Amino acid sequence: MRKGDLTRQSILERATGLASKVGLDGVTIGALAAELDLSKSGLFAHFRSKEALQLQVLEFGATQFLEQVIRPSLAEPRGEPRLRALFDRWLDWTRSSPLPGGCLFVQAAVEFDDRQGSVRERLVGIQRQWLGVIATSLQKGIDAGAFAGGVDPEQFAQDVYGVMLAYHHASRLLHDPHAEARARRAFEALLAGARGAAH
Amino acid sequence: MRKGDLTRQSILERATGLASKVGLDGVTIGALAAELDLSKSGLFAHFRSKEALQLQVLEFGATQFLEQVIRPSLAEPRGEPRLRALFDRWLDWTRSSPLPGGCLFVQAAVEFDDRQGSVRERLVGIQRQWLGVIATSLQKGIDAGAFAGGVDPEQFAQDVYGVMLAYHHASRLLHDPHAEARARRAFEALLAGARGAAH
DNA sequence: GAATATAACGAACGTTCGTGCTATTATTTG
DNA sequence: CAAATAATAGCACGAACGTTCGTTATATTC
Repeated sequence: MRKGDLTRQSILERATGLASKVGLDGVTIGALAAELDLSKSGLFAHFRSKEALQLQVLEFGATQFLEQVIRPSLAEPRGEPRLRALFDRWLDWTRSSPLPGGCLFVQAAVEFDDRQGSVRERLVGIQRQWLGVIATSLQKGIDAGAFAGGVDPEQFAQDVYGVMLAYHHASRLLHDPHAEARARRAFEALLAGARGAAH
Repeated sequence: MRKGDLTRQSILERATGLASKVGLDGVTIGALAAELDLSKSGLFAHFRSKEALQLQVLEFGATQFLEQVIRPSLAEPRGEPRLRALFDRWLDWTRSSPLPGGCLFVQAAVEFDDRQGSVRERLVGIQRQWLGVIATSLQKGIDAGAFAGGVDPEQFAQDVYGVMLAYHHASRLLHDPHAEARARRAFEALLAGARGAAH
């Protein structure tokens, strides 16, 4: 591995953390260079455009998310354990030290939902995949008989993500100490609903 | 009413819509002035600082929200009708024409959750009040016997807001055509849970 | 209508933004 | 160790940022 790839990696790591706080647009090349004791132009040379930097930040974050949230959860047995793992690990993800501003994708989703371009498109792909993982995890649970047949996986995925977003809001903006406990209760209620034949 | 107050009002109206798209920081004084055929300095003179402009945008939005969402909902009878009104009107709010970028507060919440200062503080106040309205609306329903006694109003408020945020995400970022239908189902499930003695 | 207050303008300030070029170091390769 | 390549620094650019200033035009008040 070349040296350049090494520094590029550390740039992306820092940029990802910064983006979780101030957004992908808020990650300024000058500020990022200053944080890393690099010159603006030296840092810029690694990406050659800000959009490319943003895309690589998204890619870096997606890889981290895959390794920290999705992959270990998919190692859990189907049904409730796997869904619980996804939920727990997502909560941990939003509080992990490389993301001082919470979930990078929550920030980016709000920032880019009214724009066009490759960054938005990549973000949509990432978020669809994430919701897809939740949905198919439930579907596999249904197939295994752990959940009722009438449950809609896409409905469940949107519901679970809502619990996560509400936690993120209550926790990060309002600093509500009960945010996590409520999120867990809400998630348990969703699981209970999927278990029983409700709705 | 002075002429200045009139133009300031139209500035705030435009700024609020713009902020729903690009955030409170994204509302640039130059761009705002260009949209309104005003000079930068002429517009700036109305606020004397960007922070003051942001605060007034928040205030303007809060007033609109009060008039379009909260007040008419509180006119509905207690219990389910009032809660349904809050939910329906919130959905309408995020799609209303003066907010082409969706809910101003959803955008601002993510943008300012890692900052300090008066803008964040005001935003926290607004969001606490909003969750409070949901919670006390449920509480009044409990008092009237429409909902079970064991239901936690704050839990309910966070849950409902989660349904809203998930809708906002699925609808605005993913352009999911089923987002609203799922949000309505989720909301009905929450109501059903509050009716019965569940959790 | 004259006097006064308010509103809007145009130009400029210093800073920071993203992005080029060119030179100079480090690092890898032969 | 020399030659080739890659990585970083330095400097400059045009544009946009928020902000201040002095001045002109427009409303409001008497």
